[in-house]
Amino acid sequence: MEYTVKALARLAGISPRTLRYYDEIGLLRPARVNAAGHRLYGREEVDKLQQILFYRELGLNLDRIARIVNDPAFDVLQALRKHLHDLLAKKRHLEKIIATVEKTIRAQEGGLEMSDEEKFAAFKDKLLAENEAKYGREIREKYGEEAVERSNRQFRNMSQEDYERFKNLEQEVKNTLAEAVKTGDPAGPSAQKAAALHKEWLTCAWGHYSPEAHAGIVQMYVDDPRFAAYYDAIRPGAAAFLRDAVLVFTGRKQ
Amino acid sequence: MEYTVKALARLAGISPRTLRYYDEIGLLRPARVNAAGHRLYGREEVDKLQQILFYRELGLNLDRIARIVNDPAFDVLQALRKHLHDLLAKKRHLEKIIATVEKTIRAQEGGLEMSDEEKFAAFKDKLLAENEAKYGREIREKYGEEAVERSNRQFRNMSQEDYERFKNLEQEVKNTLAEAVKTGDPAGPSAQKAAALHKEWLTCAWGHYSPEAHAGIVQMYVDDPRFAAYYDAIRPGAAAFLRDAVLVFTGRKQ
DNA sequence: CCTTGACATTAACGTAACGTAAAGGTGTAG
DNA sequence: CTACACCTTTACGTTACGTTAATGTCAAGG
Repeated sequence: MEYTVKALARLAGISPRTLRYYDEIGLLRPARVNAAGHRLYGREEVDKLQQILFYRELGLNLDRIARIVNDPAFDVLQALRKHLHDLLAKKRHLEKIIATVEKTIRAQEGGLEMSDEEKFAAFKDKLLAENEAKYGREIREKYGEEAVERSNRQFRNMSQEDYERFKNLEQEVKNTLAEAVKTGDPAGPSAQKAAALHKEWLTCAWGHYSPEAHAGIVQMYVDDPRFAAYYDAIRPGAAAFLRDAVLVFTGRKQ
Repeated sequence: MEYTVKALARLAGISPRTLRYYDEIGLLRPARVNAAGHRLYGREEVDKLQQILFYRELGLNLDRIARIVNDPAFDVLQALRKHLHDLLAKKRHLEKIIATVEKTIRAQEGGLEMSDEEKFAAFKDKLLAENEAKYGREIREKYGEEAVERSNRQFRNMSQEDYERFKNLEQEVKNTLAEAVKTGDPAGPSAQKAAALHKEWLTCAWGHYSPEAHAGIVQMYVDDPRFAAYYDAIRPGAAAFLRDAVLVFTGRKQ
């Protein structure tokens, strides 16, 4: 009733290497080692291995399994509940990306060769989603629930021409802003032109416009490191400069 | 409009290390490197990174992503379809183990402290499932569809006393078989006692008995390396010996 | 007695996609 | 002139083993 590594491995449907590894990390030590240095496993070890493989099958990592099978005081139930929670999160995530992949496939099959722009939009969408995960509550509180939703819908439904216009506007904003920052005056004519172009761009992106939202979003450009990086790459301080220009443009500052 | 690693990383919501890694593996090279050896990225690289992150989000590995974004002739559609197939398989697997975890949790919550025996049963179940994956068609062809199902049900529904009896019988079979093998005679009295005990054990496990199935299963003990390992651990050649003994027992051999 | 073959052992690198120091160069603002 | 904030490369750690490589042990057969 003693098993060598190979025998136990075959019995359990795993590899001898796995058993040596489990010995190495202290997860399952052999009952004894004979004179030749060979590992020998007995009844107890077989049972323990069965437990180990059971939990392994459930997707728990070896660290947690070790605590479960070696420490009788360990709260298995809690560990399982946490594990279940992780698994459900994983499942939701999987379902999301499955939907996206299906959408992507349909788009390509539809002959309309998902354009880079659409990929870009999808990515932006994802960025917004990420952003929401981080700043979600703030943003939704500040700009309102459906503002965010509308923005996403608008973005996705944008036509090719709209998108071209949108991209050109973006470039114009950048160029004008780059010049304006040099003047150092947020109330000056080039700064105000940049603010006006930004309003156009915003309207194009959101499908509507309000001075409050405009003032709000440029503040976010300063607060959110990602947007800050984007604008500050044009020229250091550009994000803050644009905010000041827009505050003047919307009449919130002298 | 040029980004350093940090700026681009912030823009994309990833780490500078990731960008250096992508450079290292040739996935995304910077537009140029300045005199100080600093990486600088331009418009093109930003766009490409967006594509990369889009596909990364879908769960594709960097290898495939590299082929998608660098080789315009690459069949993206096919890659996505294969990916979708993998994802669906993953999802099914996830759902299975979620169900098992939930069952395990309920069992523990029910106060009935899922006994080692139940774990053992669950594991056996899993073993049978694995076995079926490998030898499924053969087994089902040989022993019939519902025989397999009934076996599983029977196994799971076994009471604690049944289980004790089952385990004792298992031990008796082993002991008797160990003695019998020494005699070398499959038709001898101890070999026939082993065969009879094995019949008891089998009846207990399956909830029914037939000589054909009995003869069939001992043949499987010889053919399937896992069962072979289990019986041969008692004594080398025990699997084949048991088969011969059962063939005599069931009247299939002299 | 020696070989063969089938087992066993340890050591050590490889995997994917980065995180995380460590050690050092560069550039600019005070 | 010195902080400080960047940048660089090198290299080890992560998970759960797979895969050689080099070597040791044991029973059977010539």
